[in-house]
Parts: sequence; C-alpha cells; structure tokens
Amino acid sequence: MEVSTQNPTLKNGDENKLKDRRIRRTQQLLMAALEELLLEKAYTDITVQDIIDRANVGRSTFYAHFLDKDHLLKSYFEKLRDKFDEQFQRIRHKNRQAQLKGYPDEIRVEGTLFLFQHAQSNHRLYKALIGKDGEAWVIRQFQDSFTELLRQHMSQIWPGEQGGEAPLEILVQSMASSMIGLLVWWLEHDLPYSAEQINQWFHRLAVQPVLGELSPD
Amino acid sequence: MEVSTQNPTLKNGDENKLKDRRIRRTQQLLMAALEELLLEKAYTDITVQDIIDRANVGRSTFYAHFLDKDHLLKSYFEKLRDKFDEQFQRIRHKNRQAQLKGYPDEIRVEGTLFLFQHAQSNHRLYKALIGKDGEAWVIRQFQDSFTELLRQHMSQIWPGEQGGEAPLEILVQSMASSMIGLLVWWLEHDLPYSAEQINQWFHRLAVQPVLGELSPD
DNA sequence: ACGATATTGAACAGGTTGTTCATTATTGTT
DNA sequence: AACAATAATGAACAACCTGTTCAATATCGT
Repeated sequence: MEVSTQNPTLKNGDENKLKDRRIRRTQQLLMAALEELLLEKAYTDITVQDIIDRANVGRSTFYAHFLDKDHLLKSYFEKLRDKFDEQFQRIRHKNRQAQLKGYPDEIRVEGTLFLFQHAQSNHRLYKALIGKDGEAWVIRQFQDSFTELLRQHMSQIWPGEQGGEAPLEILVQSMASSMIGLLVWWLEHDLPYSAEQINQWFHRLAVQPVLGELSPD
Repeated sequence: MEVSTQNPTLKNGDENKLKDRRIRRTQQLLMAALEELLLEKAYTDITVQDIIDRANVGRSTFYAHFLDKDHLLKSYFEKLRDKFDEQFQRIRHKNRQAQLKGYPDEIRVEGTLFLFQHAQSNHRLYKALIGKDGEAWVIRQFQDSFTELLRQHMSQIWPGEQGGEAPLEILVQSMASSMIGLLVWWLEHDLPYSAEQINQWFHRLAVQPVLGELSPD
C-alpha cells in the first residue's frame, strides 16, 4: 500500500483533490475521534490505539493516512485554523462595509475581540490545545499564526524604525505574546471576565501604547 | 529498596539533609548527563537509557532517585532556578546599596536586564529548555517563576483597581508573557541584539505604558 | 571494623509504535 | 451491472522504551 496512492494531500506533496469517498470518511473519523479524546484527556495520554478504537478504523489504515499521532493533530489543527480564517475574513469584510456605510463602532468587531470570542465559544477545545496540557509545538504554531496576522496588519500602519524605536518584529512579538498569554490565562481560569473586557485590557496594555491615537483594526 | 530510604528530598516530602555522599554523587551525575544531552538533542528524543549511559549509573539506581525522566528534568530545572534566584538577590542587594549611596544609574542593573543577560550567558541551555523544542510544562514553569517575581514587585507599587483599570493579575500576565515572548524570540534568532537593547524595548512596550513615570526596579 | 544503606546488572512484563501482507470491501467508471 | 482500481482490514511482527524486582556487591557514616 503506497503512500502516494491513498493520500497525496496529507502524507505527500500538494496535489489535493479529495478523490475517494473512503479517504474522506476515514480522515474525518480519525479527526473526530481525536477531537473527542482531546476533550477527555491530555494529548500525551492519547495513544494511536485510542484513536483508531474510537474511530473504528484499522491500525494499518491510520498509518496509511498519517505519519504518526502528531501528524494527525497537525492536520486537525490546520483544518481548525482554516475554518477560523474563513470566518475571520467574513468579519473583516462586514466591518469594511459597515465602515464605508458609516455605521457606529459598536457594530464592528475588532480582530482580537473575534479571537477572544472564538476561544470563548470553543473554550474546551482551546484549553486542550493551548492550555496547560497543550503540546509546545501546537501552542507555538497557534502563536505563529496569530503573529503572522498581526505582522501583516502592523506592517501597513507602522512607520518603520526611526530613532530608538523598536523594529516591527519586536513589536509584533511582544503584542502577540501578550495576547496569547492573556488568552491562556483567561482560559485556564475558566473565563472570569467577558471577552470584551479582556480584549479591552489587552488593547490598553499592549496595543494603545504602540499605536497611540491610531484606530484599531 | 524503599523510596524514603534513599532520597527523601526528591521522591518524597521535604526532610532535606543531603546525607550520603553516594546519593549526591549519583544525582549530580544524572543531572550533569541530562544537561549534556539537552545541549545535544531535543528532550523528547532523550531516553532514560541515554541518561544512565552518559552518567554511568545503573537503571535501577535512576528509578531509586527519580520517578521518571520528567521528574529528573523538574529537579534539574529547580536547581537552576534556585541558583538564579540566589544571584538575583545579590544583584538586588547591590542595587539597593548603590541607590542609597547615590551612585549613577549605569551601575544599577534592573531585574529584567539581569534575566536577559543570564539568558545570553546560558543561551544554549535556555534554548534547549524554553526554545522551540522545549517542553510546554517547563516553559510554563519558567514563565510562572518570572510572573511570581513580577507579581510581588508590582503589588507594592500598583495602586490597585480603580475605574476601568485592569486588575493586577491581568497586568502581570500581560507583562510576563511579553517578556518571555521576546526572550524566546531573541534566543531562537540567536541573539540579534544586545541584552540591553532588548530589555529597553521590552520596557518601552510593556512596562512604561503601565508604570508611567514610576522608575523601574 | 561493622552495620546500614546505596549501587549494580540482569531479567522481566507490559505497553506502544510503525510495518507488512494476504484477504476483503468499497469505490468510480463504463 | 460489471469491472478494475484502490482503500480498509486485522492479525502478526520486531523494535523499542518503560518501570520493577532481586540477589549480589560496593560504599558509606560512625
């Protein structure tokens, strides 16, 4: 059973076509099983055996699709992130329209607020993925994704280095770390404040000092 | 071979007395071996076998002292942190004296600067412990230690919640996250700036916005 | 020198991983 | 409906790692 035969997308290059229904079914079952297990126990304690038992999938089938447990989690995480990005782009589009039409600010949703809200809606999963039992590389990947969004946004409005100003990258790293740090703390303490409240504090502490009078989003 | 017999400090309660020379020797060998290995490969890839081979210690001896690999790393980390704390307290004491005698500011070393400098001196070890291959729980323990220092410091000078001000804990979490984030980025990029420079940016981005006109340390 | 205690090393069971392969089931396509 | 292609199965397997046990030995503190 060749690797390239069954799943070029995940184990190989990038020729993505979602051919066979069996392939989609198997991968969906495996990811669903992983998600279930993530809500039950720490990722470290989940074995491949657990996953294939839950998914009702043969052992050899698992390895025909994924290199190992980490590979499955990585694919799963990327799927989640893609969904998030899609939703996020929709929000941004709505915001732009609202801005053009001159709607009041309350209707608009800032990017960071959306992230806090999304984490609130899926807090059990967020906790499992980036909480205290989360894998370091997943947390880093999460932070990197957010950092990238921030970098793109800031590069447009940041005047660049001048005098003793910090380089863009320093700025972005600091802001992103603060954001993730607050987010994890918030999740680990079971959301003691509203998403709006946390987001507001984040902006006061990490965003406004940098942007000054510039408006967010 | 009872657990309590050989090492009450590490496997049991807190009756610490460093009795037998053999015990100190073994634990020292194991920690030294772990340190060596940490500089060679990722912690995940290090096996108990690797450690005892490097340390020239029997397998059963290892388990007479530590519950598992994680327990050894935890003990090792705590030893490092204790050393750091000791040095740090010395610096703070010097600073206080310099302040009383009215020495110029250049002689004083802020707490965060000392951390950046310490990381610079031991950057290979820092990278192994909190870098991209670091274990999540170690990174968290590191951050928690720093957060605790910050919390103690801030609780003395922070006026407390008033109006829409963020609670002390939010503030501390944000600052600590920013600090660790910058530190890790700095380490992972092989120290592209001086410790003083990074520390200065950290203060501008995360400390000054909070403290305002208050003087550091 | 002596009793107490730590170390040794081999052996062991139990668990997990990733692979193999012949057989069976399902798919997409005429 | 029939066909060839291909995915899934499940059992078996070697390899590895973990943590434990125990009798023999070495080293310690006093």
